[in-house]
Amino acid sequence: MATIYDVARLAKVSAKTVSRVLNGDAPVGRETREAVEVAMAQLGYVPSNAARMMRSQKSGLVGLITGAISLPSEALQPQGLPDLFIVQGIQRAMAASGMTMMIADTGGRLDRVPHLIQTFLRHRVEGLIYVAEFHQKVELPRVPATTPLVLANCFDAIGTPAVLPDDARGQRDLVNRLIEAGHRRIAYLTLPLHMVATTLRTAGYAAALAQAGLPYDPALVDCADYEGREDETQILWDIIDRLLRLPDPPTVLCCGNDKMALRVYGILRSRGVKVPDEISVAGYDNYRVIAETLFPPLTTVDLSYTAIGVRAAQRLLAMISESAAAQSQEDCDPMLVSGPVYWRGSVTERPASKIANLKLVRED
Amino acid sequence: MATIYDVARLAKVSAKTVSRVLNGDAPVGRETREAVEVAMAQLGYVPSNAARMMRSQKSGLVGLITGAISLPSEALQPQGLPDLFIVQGIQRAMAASGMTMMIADTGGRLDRVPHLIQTFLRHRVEGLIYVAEFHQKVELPRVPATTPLVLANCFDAIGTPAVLPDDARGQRDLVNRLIEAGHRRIAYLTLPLHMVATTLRTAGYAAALAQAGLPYDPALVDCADYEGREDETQILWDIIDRLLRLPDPPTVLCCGNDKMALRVYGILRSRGVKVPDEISVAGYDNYRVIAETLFPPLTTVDLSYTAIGVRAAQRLLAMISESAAAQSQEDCDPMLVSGPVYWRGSVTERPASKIANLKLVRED
DNA sequence: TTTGGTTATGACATCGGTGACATGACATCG
DNA sequence: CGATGTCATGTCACCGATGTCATAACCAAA
Repeated sequence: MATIYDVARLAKVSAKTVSRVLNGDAPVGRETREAVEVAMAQLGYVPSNAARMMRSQKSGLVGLITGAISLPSEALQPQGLPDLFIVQGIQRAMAASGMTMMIADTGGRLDRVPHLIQTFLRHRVEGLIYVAEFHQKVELPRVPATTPLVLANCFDAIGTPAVLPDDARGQRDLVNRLIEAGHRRIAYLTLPLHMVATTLRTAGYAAALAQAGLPYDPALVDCADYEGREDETQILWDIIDRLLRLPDPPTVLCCGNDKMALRVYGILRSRGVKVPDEISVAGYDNYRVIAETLFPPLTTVDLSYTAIGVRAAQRLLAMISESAAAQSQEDCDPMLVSGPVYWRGSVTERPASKIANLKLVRED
Repeated sequence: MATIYDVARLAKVSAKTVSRVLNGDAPVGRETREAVEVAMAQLGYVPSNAARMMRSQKSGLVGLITGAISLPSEALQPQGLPDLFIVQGIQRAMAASGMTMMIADTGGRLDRVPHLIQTFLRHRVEGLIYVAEFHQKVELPRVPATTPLVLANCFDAIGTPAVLPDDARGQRDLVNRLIEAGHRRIAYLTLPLHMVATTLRTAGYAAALAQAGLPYDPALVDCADYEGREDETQILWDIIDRLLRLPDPPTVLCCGNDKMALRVYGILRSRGVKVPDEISVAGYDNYRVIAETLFPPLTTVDLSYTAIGVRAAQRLLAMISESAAAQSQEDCDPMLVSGPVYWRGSVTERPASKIANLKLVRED
């Protein structure tokens, strides 16, 4: 591959002059510049980043670590493919800033993370982002303080800057909207209880009820996702059966995610219960392949993973550029990202039960 | 950041000796080695890839270009998120070989590809992979012959090495299996006609029928996906309506992909047609979030995008290592990858119509 | 005319590693 | 016992850019 010296020789100038043409950091005579440009084109010259980097000590690289890429949609992925969307957002923001992204994945093995970080450091990345596949607490090996790190979709105990989905607010917004639409008996089928998202969303659900002065009825809340188990559909079936037999049954089923809602559709229809005429269904994630394709389309909360990625990237870029200045205090607060409620046909504005507040009915 | 000289000074040896400890490419005395290791640990030394690369001329990098990351699941993505799975496969294979992957995406704009390639060349990537979001023909700018290029999920006019899904075979295998299960009237709802996959799969469908001596009935084949249009569901509804009213209606609906199958489920159930008791449904892609979650679970063909990625990566690695040797001729044939048929509950083995060949019935 | 400033260009050192080669101390072999 | 080989280590140049400084030509101001 041609070097800057080859170009210099062909253009009959010094290497330094070629460098000046490349970077435009000092005046170069018209004719000289043209001669250099011709020579570069003729040789197909591409400058070497490695060489440039040695002098300038700037790599223009950021490293991204994730399980997103290599962890297939196997078992442990209750929420679909969120991390891929986050990666997408990060990539978009990074590309816009001129950084090149290096990606590595853990292959599901967290013990490989130190090695991956090491690889990135060898390339002198200017920053690192770690993306988790679902909202969780993580524990990463220490990275040198000179290399900024941002966590996306996860957080740690030592206050590393993080960008997280605002699960509490998302669920609260959704339930608020359901209440506005006249629903009073709102069931909530949660994701596994150990998940951070479940805790937060359940809090959001409760907050919305409280705010509207509605009682929190434990009979309406149940965990409907036990990951590994084979009889998932059966569990869900039983829960729905129980809910429908309640003396005062729910008018809407809030599902832990869109995937669960998809299951619920199947079960309800097998039982001959019409959505949304007889019961409404809502999801979470705005997993569009499901939410928009279902019939009727699913009301859900947009988790805007892409936005999480964009924010994480922006935060990292900010840290890189102000690396000299001391990190401001707020840098240690996790940044919360929330998305809008998507109101679609799966929830009726006129719940099929005795509604106290009649004026809420018949709004559309 | 500490350099090899810092380590050398601290360990009281020459830089070259430190280099030897790092690479293990020449014998080093026990005590010396230990002293060096202590010094490295003490300084938190991380060797610079840029410097190493300058001498060795090996970057250990491969570049990946795709629209996968930044192109959201917006409109133009008829098949879900295949490219992300391909990327996943590539990453897995690359990581196993010790290569570091750089990712860049087109942001949907093909005109950015030359610039991205340029960026990669500056980093002296040892190979490039281009991943398309669906099986298609592409036209890429020329890359220097010294940098091998592999196309994944796409092909070009000049015979660049490619890895493609074997659409014809996948559809043929599925239809074969349906015929084995006793189905004789097999409807096929295709993806948009301009897609490569549609042409190939329709050929596969026809081939399976021909092989079984069944007639190809044009009334059973229809394009059911007109992308941009708003009334997608309506179109699908009308087609299904027409099919069900045929004097000799189909016993199974083969859908262009799992997403379409999801729609079909909704429509059939709205019409009170039971799946699979009254009509069977099959998809394509094995898009697990849909196929496994639907009720009943969907029979479909695994497109094994991950395998396409793995193969593409392996092919590239082979090209990199044998770069000296002339490329063998077969390198110019696209490599076809196919996945198995996943037989699930959405297709009955005992189609609800007059079946000629009774011995095929009641096999399970 | 001398001084000072701008433009255009080159010489050379340098970034942080590694390859080529040299050296000295021992061990082995014929 | 000298020739040869292996081990352990060091010296020095070099990879391909760019930063620093020098130089030469030219023009304007003093």
